[in-house]
Amino acid sequence: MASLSTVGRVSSRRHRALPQPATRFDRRLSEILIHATNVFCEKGYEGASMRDLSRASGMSLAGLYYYFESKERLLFLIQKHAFTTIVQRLKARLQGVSEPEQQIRIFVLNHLEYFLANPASMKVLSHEADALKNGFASEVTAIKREYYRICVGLLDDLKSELGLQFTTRIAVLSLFGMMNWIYTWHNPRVDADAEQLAREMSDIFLSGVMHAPKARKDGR
Amino acid sequence: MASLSTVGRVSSRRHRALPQPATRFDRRLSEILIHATNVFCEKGYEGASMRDLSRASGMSLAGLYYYFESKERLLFLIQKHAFTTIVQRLKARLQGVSEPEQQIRIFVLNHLEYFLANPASMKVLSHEADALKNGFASEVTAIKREYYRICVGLLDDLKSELGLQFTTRIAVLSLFGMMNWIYTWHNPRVDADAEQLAREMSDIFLSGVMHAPKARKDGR
DNA sequence: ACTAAATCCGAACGAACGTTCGAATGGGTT
DNA sequence: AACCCATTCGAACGTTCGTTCGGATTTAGT
Repeated sequence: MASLSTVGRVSSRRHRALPQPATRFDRRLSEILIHATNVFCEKGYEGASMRDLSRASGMSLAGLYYYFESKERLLFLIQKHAFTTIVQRLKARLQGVSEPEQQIRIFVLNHLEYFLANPASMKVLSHEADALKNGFASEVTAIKREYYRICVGLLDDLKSELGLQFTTRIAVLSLFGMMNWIYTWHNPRVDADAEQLAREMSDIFLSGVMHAPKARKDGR
Repeated sequence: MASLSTVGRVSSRRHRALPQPATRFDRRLSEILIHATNVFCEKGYEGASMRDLSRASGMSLAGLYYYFESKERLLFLIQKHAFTTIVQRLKARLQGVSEPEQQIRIFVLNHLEYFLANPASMKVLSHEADALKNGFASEVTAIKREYYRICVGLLDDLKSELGLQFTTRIAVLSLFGMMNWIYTWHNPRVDADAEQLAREMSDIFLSGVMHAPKARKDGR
């Protein structure tokens, strides 16, 4: 079984000098992914039926299976694409910034900008985090682990630069909690935009962490 | 239709001077609720079938319906009981404490103690927060709103006492995020207990919030 | 021991589920 | 024209879903 690439056909990828960047297949697939993200967002992964997806994307039930082999793989594609994008953008933005505090602010901003720009995606990522099984789960978990480790790295830098003392794991996971919980409450008509939200959350988190007790000289 | 009390029978509640506090019906129901909480925790509300619940509680499929009229009402009972308990304990613990900082520390500790003592319940509360519809949803929402408003009150007290300047809503919801996200990562064999976790989270949150810029005299 | 109510269950209901299959389209190249 | 291959679909598959019903069984008051 193919582990990543598209399914159901060997794919031609012919000589295209067309305006469109990707193949017709890829474009159609990502249209479906967008509709599916909205449906999963509204009804949850388990609660959404293939017939819901069919209705939302305007394609017949059977037609969908030309683009992916199972409902689970569809969720996998959504999650994988989103996390890959987030990590990729983060790495680009961290280039050339050296101060840990600024780096963490960039981390938060990057996270929140993606989330608020893609609210349906945000909910599917946060809420259906462990809906995948085995093979699908492990591949997404690997990306998430990389993302998590980047944040741990930044915080450890801050910690040693300022000689602070706190449990990195708890601090990082608290920060993720602040950010990922947003999907449960954010209302674009009432709440601030990504930039201000990122500033306020970064302020709370960084002040909190930087006023932790100083470590002693021996590192204890 | 009865909105709260038990279903399917008029209930006798006879003169009991027995060792057991509640009726047989209530005791049996809460056993079922415990098993159901575990199943919902493992498979999610939508993903769990009535047959799963039947298997877990050792009662026949049809027998379950003697105790509640639908799967949704079962989730409702679980959520209502848990939130009621949490709010009730919180109010008792806040009695006689007047300093806002201490009150917030108590809020966090109370929340985390319940969550870590009832991990399955924690996941069902956090993860199935909007699985209920209409009537069921609104009753739970009312309790949650009260709980939320208590926290807003405490934080506003702190804010005016120290003349601080920050968005209460964002601060409170960030705190809830830190606390409620725990269900996704807490491992009792690795992570700290409720008391230490509450201390670390309170430290981060309170330092963060108390180092917000001071408000000007005119309140702006 | 008798009885009535409370408790429980086997069997079935129709509906909805994810997925499959063979045939019908569609457009692009000969 | 004929062909090919990508794309789409109607119809159905077998399974599982939440819920119901009538009757069996257990419990508790007399």
